[in-house]
Amino acid sequence: MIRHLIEQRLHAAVAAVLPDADLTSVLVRSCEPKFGDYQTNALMSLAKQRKLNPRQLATDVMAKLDVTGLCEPPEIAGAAFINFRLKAEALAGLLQGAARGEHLFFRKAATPRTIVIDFSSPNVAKPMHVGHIRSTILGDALARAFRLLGHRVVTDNHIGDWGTQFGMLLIGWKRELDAPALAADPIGEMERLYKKLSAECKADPAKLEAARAELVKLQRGDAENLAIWREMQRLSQVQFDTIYARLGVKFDVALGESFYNPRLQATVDDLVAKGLARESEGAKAIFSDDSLPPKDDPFKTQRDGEWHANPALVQKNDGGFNYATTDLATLAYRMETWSPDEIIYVTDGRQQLHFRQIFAAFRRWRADAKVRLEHVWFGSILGEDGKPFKTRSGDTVKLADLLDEAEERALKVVTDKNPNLPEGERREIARIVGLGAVKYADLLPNRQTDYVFSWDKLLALQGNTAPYLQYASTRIQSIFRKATEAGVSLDPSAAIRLGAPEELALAKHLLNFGFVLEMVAEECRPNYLCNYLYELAGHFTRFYEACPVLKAAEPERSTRLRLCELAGRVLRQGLDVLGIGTPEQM
RNA sequence: GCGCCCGUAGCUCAACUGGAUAGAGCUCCUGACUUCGAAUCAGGCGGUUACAGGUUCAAAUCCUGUCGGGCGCACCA
Repeated sequence: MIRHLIEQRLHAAVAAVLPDADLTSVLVRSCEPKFGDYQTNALMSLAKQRKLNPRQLATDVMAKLDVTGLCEPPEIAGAAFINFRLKAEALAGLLQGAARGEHLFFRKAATPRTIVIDFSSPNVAKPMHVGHIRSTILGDALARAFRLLGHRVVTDNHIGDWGTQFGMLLIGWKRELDAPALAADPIGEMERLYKKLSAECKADPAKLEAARAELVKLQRGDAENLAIWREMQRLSQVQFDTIYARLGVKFDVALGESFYNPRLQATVDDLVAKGLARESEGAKAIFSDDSLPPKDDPFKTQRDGEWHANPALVQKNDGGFNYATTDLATLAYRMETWSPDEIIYVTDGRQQLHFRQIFAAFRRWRADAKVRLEHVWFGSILGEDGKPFKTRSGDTVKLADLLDEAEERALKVVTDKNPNLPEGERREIARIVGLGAVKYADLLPNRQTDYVFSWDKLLALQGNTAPYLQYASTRIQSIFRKATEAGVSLDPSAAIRLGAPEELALAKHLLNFGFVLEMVAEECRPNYLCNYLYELAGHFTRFYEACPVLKAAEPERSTRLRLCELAGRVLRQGLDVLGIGTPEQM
């Protein structure tokens, strides 16, 4: 907020000196405290483009620069930095505005966008496992961030409820279903059937053919197969609902792959009619239109020094459809239904080529669509040995087990630290802390790095972790409990006078909340928010160690109570964006 | 073979349009609880940002090449 104000004043000054300058690259950023609170380095590149003396340009801009009311007189430093130091009254004024409930250091987007977010996408008849947590948690955090900033968000769970695996599952269900096992553990039994039949089909072509036949029957609407398929869906949905309820993740819609099944033939027909797709080796595929240089063309690949076609298949030679078809039909449906400004796909990085092809194909298919398509990808999940987790035949860690263990471990710590709390409360705290630890560990690293799965790391409760942030929050709550006991209350009109360096550092950090939220939304990287909140908790804790609150005399006490209250609100709001709760005590 | 991504402290990771002396956590060492919650704080150890060139006032960041690793590349999703 204040950053935007300084930026506006800077833009006015730069425009006065260089009327034709591109102001979009004239930015203000925060900087090291020894230089000030904010700085701009834009004048150096501007001077370079125009072959001006940078220091002279800075001097000229300074002459036109009016930051009265916001900052102390700015300084030129280094090659041609301009350093800004906030005026104490401006800082106090912002805190007072927040105290009156006018803002919480961020502002809503000036032009709200409609954003569809496609994430999680588990498969029917399979257990949700660690492979689903990144997409689910990342997608949910992004949805929350966009919503907080005032955008219209549609979260859509594109469930894997259609496809070749059902041929095998149907055979298994008909021939080898263990009904008591299904009743006791539906997902486990369906998984057993899938694994068994998958292995058998690999070894026996006749069985594979039988599976295909069952699939074709299903796709043609065979009543028995449809009924079984619906039962598998229903049983899976129970599992999804349970997991999402535990995670606190909600979807606006859950239109699985099967929803688009009736549209696939028309999609392919239209692609063929428009000349995007054509027959090739018995299949139908989308080829390059040669509009891009081969290097950037997702429909080309190089072999032995020559460029070859790398088409996207939309119909198999047996007439079946595949995921490119479904994704294009889905894209068309989403455009018709929500007219979004942006569609975000949260999947792992192995699908990069696929989405490049889908996006490129869609651009040609619907040339007038103004939608921004974004593949927000993340790294693979690795075992502790650094090798990828097996998804088909090897053992995977089930998400439900992971959450159970997180809560158990958290309960041990809570019981250790706070044995006097009733068990029910300890369990509720352990639920919030354990779940928060899992989510935070997942959101903290840059999403594009590979994810090394480790119980100890996921559930560590020390250092840069959710429990550290939650602990800071409970200390703040504790102050207010004590304040209430002592009959001290927060006066919204009390003056704010910041003096101690710890008070100033904390107060100034609060101002950056909005900028960080905007960065998270712009780059779809919640780890920026994790780091911001970790720093916030650090600033608060240092303030807490150095500055007594309740024992201080006025006016310090009011100022410090206010700082506690605002820090607590930003901390809780930030954690809420990450989908992480904050207990009163822990 | 081609493409995408990655290589930063012993380990796991940060580093905001290229910005000023590359920062945290874990580990190890030293201190701080009769004072608002020590799941904490203060301090210390630890770096040729894989390597070699280039671009410029300025490079972990951009360009070229080399080495090393992960992933993808026609009917699975």
